[in-house]
Amino acid sequence: MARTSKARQQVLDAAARIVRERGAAALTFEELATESGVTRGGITYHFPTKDELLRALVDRDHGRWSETLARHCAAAGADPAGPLIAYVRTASTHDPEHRRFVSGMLSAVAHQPELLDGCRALYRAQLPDVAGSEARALDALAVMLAADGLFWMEQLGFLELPAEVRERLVARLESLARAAAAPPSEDSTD
Amino acid sequence: MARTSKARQQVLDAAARIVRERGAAALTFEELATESGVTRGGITYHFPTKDELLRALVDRDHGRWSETLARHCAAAGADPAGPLIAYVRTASTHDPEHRRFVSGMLSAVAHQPELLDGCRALYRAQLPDVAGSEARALDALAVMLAADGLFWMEQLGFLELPAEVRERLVARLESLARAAAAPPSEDSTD
DNA sequence: AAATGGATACAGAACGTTCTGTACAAGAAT
DNA sequence: ATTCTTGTACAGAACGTTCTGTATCCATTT
Repeated sequence: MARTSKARQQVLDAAARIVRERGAAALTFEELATESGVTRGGITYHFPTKDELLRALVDRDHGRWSETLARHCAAAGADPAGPLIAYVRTASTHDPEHRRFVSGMLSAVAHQPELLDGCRALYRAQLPDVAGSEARALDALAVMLAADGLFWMEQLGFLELPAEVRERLVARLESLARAAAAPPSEDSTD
Repeated sequence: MARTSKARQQVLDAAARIVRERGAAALTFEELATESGVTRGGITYHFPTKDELLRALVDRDHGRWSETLARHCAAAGADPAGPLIAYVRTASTHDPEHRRFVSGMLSAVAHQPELLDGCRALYRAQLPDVAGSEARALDALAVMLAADGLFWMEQLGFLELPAEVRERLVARLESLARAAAAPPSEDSTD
């Protein structure tokens, strides 16, 4: 089963396009055939079952997300708050198309949660160590969650910020990230 | 069309149960018939189309959520950070069943976003005024978003905190909410 | 008061469509 | 010529909707 077949790439590209433009419900084999130019026979040859198609889609996007995060991490250099800021920047990237894709994929694989295990591992690797419940660790976690919340609330159409306000919010989150990563001053609450 | 019919209530209850226990994909008329005890004819009498069923489900839950939020608001009294803390408490309430219901409904109505307009209005009414991009307003928004992020990341299985850490996180969010609502001290960043 | 007509509320079966998975034949490539 | 790839057709199942039938209740009429 050639991993680099041209038809296979076309199918994956078309699948991603369908998901982000028309949602996961529109991702049927027939739509996929007309959209990709590959016939159903070719599609089922490369992806015998729909699960495998979804798996390949998740893997592809997981890989890209991981690369983006790594790029932002590298750009942050040795900044102690680097990883957290990189996460904020990655998650808050204002890309409605990609957001729709992520949201569509999540509802597509809602009944096969194990497909997201790789993504979960990647996410958890970004989490600060909150075992001790130090205030600064909790703040770092809160910043991560705020970035996640921004992503989802915008995706759901619940939040629509003017561009400049949005930029200031992200900047504020980065500032909070830096504060949470600052050298311990031991003046935490309780 | 009686709004208070017994069969109608049974159908709605069964629908909510199905969505939160088995997801939106399991919400079919047949499953609904066996689960509610009302036959398909009775179901289609009260809900001629599936859209209307979903609309009724959203309305019902929207009403309940609104009530919960109002209760938390009332409990917060005249606290200047009251509404924000009430939102944090409402959103961060650890109720996996209701979370699954919300998540399932969102994927069920993914293709009729207008069904959520009521929920959007309710959400936006909770938003702090960020028009001026003051640091404190941005902090208040960040707290809201962190509560939202907590909700979604837990729902997606990406985040699983030990109970005591989770409690401290929520407490920390409330503390940040209070700080964001504190009388202006004009020592903000930039 | 009894009878009647119609609207309301529900039951049960069936239809047409859509989707996934599979089978099989034909063409291209090595 | 054998293997890889694609095209076509179909089976089986599931889903939303529609259709017809039936029982119950209330208002009106006689």
